[in-house]
Amino acid sequence: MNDVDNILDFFIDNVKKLFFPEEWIKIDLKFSKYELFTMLFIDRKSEVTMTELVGYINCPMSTATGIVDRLVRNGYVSRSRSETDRRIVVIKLTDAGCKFINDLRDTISKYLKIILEDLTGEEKQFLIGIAFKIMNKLQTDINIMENTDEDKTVIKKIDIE
Amino acid sequence: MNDVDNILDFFIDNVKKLFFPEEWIKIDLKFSKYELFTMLFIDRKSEVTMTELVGYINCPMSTATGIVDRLVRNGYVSRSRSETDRRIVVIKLTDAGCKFINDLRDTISKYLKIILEDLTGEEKQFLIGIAFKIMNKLQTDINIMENTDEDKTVIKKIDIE
DNA sequence: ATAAATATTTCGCAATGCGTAATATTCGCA
DNA sequence: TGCGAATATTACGCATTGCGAAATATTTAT
Repeated sequence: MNDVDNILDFFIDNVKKLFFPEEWIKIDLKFSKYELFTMLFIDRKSEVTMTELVGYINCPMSTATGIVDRLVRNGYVSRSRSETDRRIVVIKLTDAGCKFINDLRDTISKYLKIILEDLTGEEKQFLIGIAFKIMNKLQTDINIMENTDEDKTVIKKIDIE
Repeated sequence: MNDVDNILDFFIDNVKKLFFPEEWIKIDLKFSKYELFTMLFIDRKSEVTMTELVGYINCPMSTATGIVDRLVRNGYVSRSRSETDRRIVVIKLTDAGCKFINDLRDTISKYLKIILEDLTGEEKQFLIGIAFKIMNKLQTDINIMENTDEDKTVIKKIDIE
């Protein structure tokens, strides 16, 4: 109970670092979160259809079109029609897109190394063990929660004028 | 080296959960990141000036005005002039604002409990120890890096038309 | 051959973030 | 005390992003 509160406070105090990385990492991100995760997804899959993209970033198709429009316009993503089915658009990372993702990975990796350099090999293994344990937990119990029609915390903007 | 890559992949695979919480948490967030961190900041400090807010979320003052405008309009934040110095605007959370933050903390806490319930006491202590170790690390080594005029990863949108 | 289904784009709009200019108040100095 | 400089914040105009509805092109089913 008290441990959870401590961890919650720590989480809230530090999660800001993820949302505002420019404040502590030497990195200048000019992409929206949708654009960023789009490129990460393409990097992982190599070739992605718009429908797959929508399934991954979970936004309307028209939004996905806008996202890809911008990435194509700025040279990070290329777009072509599938020859198998001409309704399907295939999107890939350009050289510039690959470079951006590689640079991003290098930058994050650099900071991870600094963070981890004082840990012993045993501590690292332990940490990875905990990480995978948590990841498995996320895969299973959260899905169970989603399948029960539980009380839903709904926060909506209330226009008072 | 190989450990860092494993952790990097794990990080990239899972960081999406933070940026798209609605996909796995029963929570409907209608606030921009600036609005959210504004409320978290006010919650921690109770009373905040606009200048303090700008210092925390690190955005232009005009942007801060817009953010507070919206939060005030929607009833989560109140705004008043300091009697000591009438240039100064004091912003506080309303009852609705406090309720939102408390509900948010409860929700995150609920998920943290699920995530942590399978961890042994030793693992929890280790995780907390690592967390504080990392936090100290971030305070010191990152600051050292910032003070050296190192190679800066600058990613900018390139308009190709 | 045609209607239905599928994949994606276009269009119009609201909301958000930001640079510049403006406004109100306080401070410093002659 | 008065006035210019400094401070704190808002107003204004604009570019960008996300999204719902409609439109377009292609494929599938009958």
